[in-house]
Amino acid sequence: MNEKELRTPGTNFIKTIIDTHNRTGRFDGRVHTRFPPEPNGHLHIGHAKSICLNFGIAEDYHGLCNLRFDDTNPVKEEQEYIDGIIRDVRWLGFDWGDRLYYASDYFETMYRFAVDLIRRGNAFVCDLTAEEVREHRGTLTQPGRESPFRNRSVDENLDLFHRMRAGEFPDGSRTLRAKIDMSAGNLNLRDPVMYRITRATHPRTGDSWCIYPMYDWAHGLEDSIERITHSICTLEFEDHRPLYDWFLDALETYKPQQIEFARLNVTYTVMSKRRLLTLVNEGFVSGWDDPRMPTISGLRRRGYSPESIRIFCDRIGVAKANSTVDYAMLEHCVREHLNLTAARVMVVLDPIKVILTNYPEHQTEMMDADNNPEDASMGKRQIPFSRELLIERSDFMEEPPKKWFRLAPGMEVRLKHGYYITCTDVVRDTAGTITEIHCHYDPESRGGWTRDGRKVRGTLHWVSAAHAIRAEIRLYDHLFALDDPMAVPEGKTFRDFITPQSLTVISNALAEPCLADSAPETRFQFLRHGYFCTDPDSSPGHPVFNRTVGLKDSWAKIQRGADEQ
RNA sequence: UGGGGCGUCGGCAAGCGGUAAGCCACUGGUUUUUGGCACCAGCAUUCGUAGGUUCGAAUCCUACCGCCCCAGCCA
Repeated sequence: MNEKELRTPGTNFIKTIIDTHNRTGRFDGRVHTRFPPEPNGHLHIGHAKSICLNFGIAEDYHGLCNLRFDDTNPVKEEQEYIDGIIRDVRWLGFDWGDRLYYASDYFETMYRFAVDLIRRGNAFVCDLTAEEVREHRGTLTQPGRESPFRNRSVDENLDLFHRMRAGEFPDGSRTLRAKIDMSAGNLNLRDPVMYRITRATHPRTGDSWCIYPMYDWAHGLEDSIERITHSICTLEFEDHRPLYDWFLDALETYKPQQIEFARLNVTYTVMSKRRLLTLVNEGFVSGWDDPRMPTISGLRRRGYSPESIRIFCDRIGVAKANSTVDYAMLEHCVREHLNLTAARVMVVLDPIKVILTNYPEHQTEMMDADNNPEDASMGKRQIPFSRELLIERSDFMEEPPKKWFRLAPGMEVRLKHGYYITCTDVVRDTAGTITEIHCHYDPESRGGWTRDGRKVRGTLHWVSAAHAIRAEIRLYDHLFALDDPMAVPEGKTFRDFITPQSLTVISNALAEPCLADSAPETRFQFLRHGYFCTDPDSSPGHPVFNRTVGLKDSWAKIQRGADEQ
């Protein structure tokens, strides 16, 4: 089964709208979308939803999707973010051809459109301060008052706007505003600001501009210039659609259809760029790519595959109702993809020694092992087997509970790809702690099976003591203890609910030799543990692995049930 | 109190007047050299509430109720 079969796109209200447009010929059958990030932070799983939606729809309808930076506010935007966003979208697997655009490339065009709007009598230069503009805006229930500068002549507006651009006025001293309706119930229509004066160095245009366009003015023009057909954005812009339409209608220019959908929320995490920045700046995580972050770079470092994220975005659907997706859904999608693609390997996290008393000393056998039982094409590897082995401490119990089929005194288990072994004895230190488990192995069970077809319920993973390599393993848990970190009690902040044990480091796990020098971002299944991914912190002789997600564990479930009784 | 939206299973989400898809989670069971995977079965007589229209309503109408967004020279 490949990704195509795993993906189950389904329909949604946006496709329904597009189908209608295609039927009526609104855009001559064209479908052209865009993903328009502002480079003021790194992309997260919520953006992935939008990316998959926009690029996915373009693909479904044999259309196009542009990557466009909405870089209209230089005080918050940085080249570092531009580079990171390009890297992340590409990593997710999307291709924008040669259509990488920047709103800043349209600044001159936008300026000319603004002059046009002034000439049409639909915009004016306003000398009110920011605070005065706010006072004039009115409130949710009371209409606003018109600016005293609202009725300047076209010529005066043209002159003033030109001088705004020329840098004759100080920052914040004047704005260009659209002349719409100060009594509109929709606040966005109360003579919105189109340009502000801000002397800030822009990552791309440098200091060549001191006036910058506002979102509402700029965004529709960007879409219009690129001949976008469907401008897909999140719900909070629903109130802005009348303004989006107003500007393009007033200019009598090409107008796309804006469509709004609900942004993604996932349990146990935060999704706003502001809060993610807080986590980074206040040192709660190591950076934007900390494996606990819901950022694309964090998920990547954690071991999520691009395919798994795309599958997730298909599964959650698209609608207009605010909703929060269960983190378990994301986990399910990675497991599903990694089960098919990740090589199996054996690693013992908490080792205890096993000695096979009837196995020849100084002998080493190489055992055949499937790399992936789901995919024979991934081949086999050889694992060294010898007299002294390490198994998981938790796989042995002196007095096992019912239904236990791991190792215990007198019990026979299978060592995966190895032999059947039976526990005969244990060795303790002076404190009474078990230090060694003595076992007999059955020479007839080489490879992990016998001719007599005897049933052995338990299968354990192991490594050979003489051949194992040390590895650092990083286990992660939810960053937040609350499924909704935003729903905090009065007087608390989301900071108060950060889980202290969200990162557990195991510095002396023992792994089979093939893991010695795996490249960063290689994904594995550590048998019976979960999916892990090589971290970039790895160095020769010191491999580091991040746990992406654990395997489902029905034994843990049974134990939980027993505890409750 | 103005404007704009949204309410279908524990969580997502189809459905668009013909009698409630699917996924996650959960619960049983089969299978198994991963207590994984896979497979089978169960899981909304009911669609925010109340009326109405209709042979027939989650879908149409009316009125309520609840939740979200908007008063940046942010996007």
